[in-house]
Amino acid sequence: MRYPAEHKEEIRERIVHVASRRFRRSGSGVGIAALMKALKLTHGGFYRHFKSKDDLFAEALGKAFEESRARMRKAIEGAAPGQELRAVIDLYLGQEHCSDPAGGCPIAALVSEVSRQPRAVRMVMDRALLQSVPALARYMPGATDAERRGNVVALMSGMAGSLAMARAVSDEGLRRTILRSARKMFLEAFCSD
Amino acid sequence: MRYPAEHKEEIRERIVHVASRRFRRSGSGVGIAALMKALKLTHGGFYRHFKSKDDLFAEALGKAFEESRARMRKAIEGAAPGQELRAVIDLYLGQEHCSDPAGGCPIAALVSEVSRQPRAVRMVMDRALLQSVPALARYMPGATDAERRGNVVALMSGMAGSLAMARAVSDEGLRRTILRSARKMFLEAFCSD
DNA sequence: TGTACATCAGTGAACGCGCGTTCACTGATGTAC
DNA sequence: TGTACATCAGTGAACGCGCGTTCACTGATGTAC
Repeated sequence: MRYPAEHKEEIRERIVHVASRRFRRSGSGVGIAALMKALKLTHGGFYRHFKSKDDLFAEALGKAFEESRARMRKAIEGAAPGQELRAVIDLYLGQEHCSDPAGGCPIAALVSEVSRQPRAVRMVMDRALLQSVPALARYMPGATDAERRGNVVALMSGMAGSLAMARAVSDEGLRRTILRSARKMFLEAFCSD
Repeated sequence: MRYPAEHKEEIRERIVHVASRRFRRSGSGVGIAALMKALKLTHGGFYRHFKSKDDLFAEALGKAFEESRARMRKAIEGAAPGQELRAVIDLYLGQEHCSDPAGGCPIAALVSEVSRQPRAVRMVMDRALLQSVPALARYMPGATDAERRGNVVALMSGMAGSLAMARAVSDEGLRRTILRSARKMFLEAFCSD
């Protein structure tokens, strides 16, 4: 059957959206069939939209980074002047983010898997990092721009590690300790003196 | 055929050793057959040693943490007095560690996968963290013991995130920037003032 | 305006493949007599 | 000392299963005449 004009693009976007959430929640092992079923479609049609699963993974990862940047931007905009970095850190290392991998930062959800993905996927990481850094750098302490950017890189990758570790651990108390400790450290490093 | 007395224990240890390296290198998707083949055995025999693959994964993860702690201990022993924490940070965020996931820290290699593993596996993370923290806490600045321990937790999970991110990225220059920035940040946070 | 045909998103069977796990079997050695 | 039997680490075929991908097909709509 034939479909309305923008139908294809809309379906494609819905696949990327669902994939971006599922990959973050369950890892890159999520199957095409399960993904398409979530949209009430069958697996065969997938290849009308994407060349391969790797292609979708790369695109879904990019989409997750976009969302992540938007969330960060919103936190910055909602923060009192001078408190922008604190707002980002609090949001990133908060309970809510910790218990929502599917809707959260793709670094925390997928870092250690991405290093085993094909180059095209890993290049999405490069691009995302280079795009996210400047947005935060202006709120970062540091004498030179290079120093500020370096600090952002360290903050982002470091927070992602702490969040991922908090999720990996089994004990709820330990999870909270990890989040609290990391939050305290990054705040002291960048938001006090 | 029957085998010498300690044969079984020796084979078991070799399986754990190889598994611990392969899981870190290639993720939890590594297959039993490939693992056994590396020891010139066939997959069927695996179940004389382990109840399931999950069992092996948990044990291999624990083994990797042991090795990791030993490496850290060695770095501390080899450091000039007062420079212990610096030695650990330099070792952890060094090129060598970055390019050797198979022989390196299991947190950096597997964090984001572990959160999707069964509870028994995740409990290994808890135990490993609780065992590793005290060893570093005595070299950590901080007024109280709780504060020092918190700092260690933040340092370990943070460094793991930076190392994993460095590995995930595709560009060699960016990889080095991540390692350098993180190293600088953690040294300033814990080893200068 | 009506008819014939082209388009193409989506279907679902089928492909080859690798996975974790089970199991009947092997056969060298240890033990019992 | 010699013989019969038990043990059990390791073998490899087989199990059911899910995976990514392909492909002949469907059928409602758009286009050409």
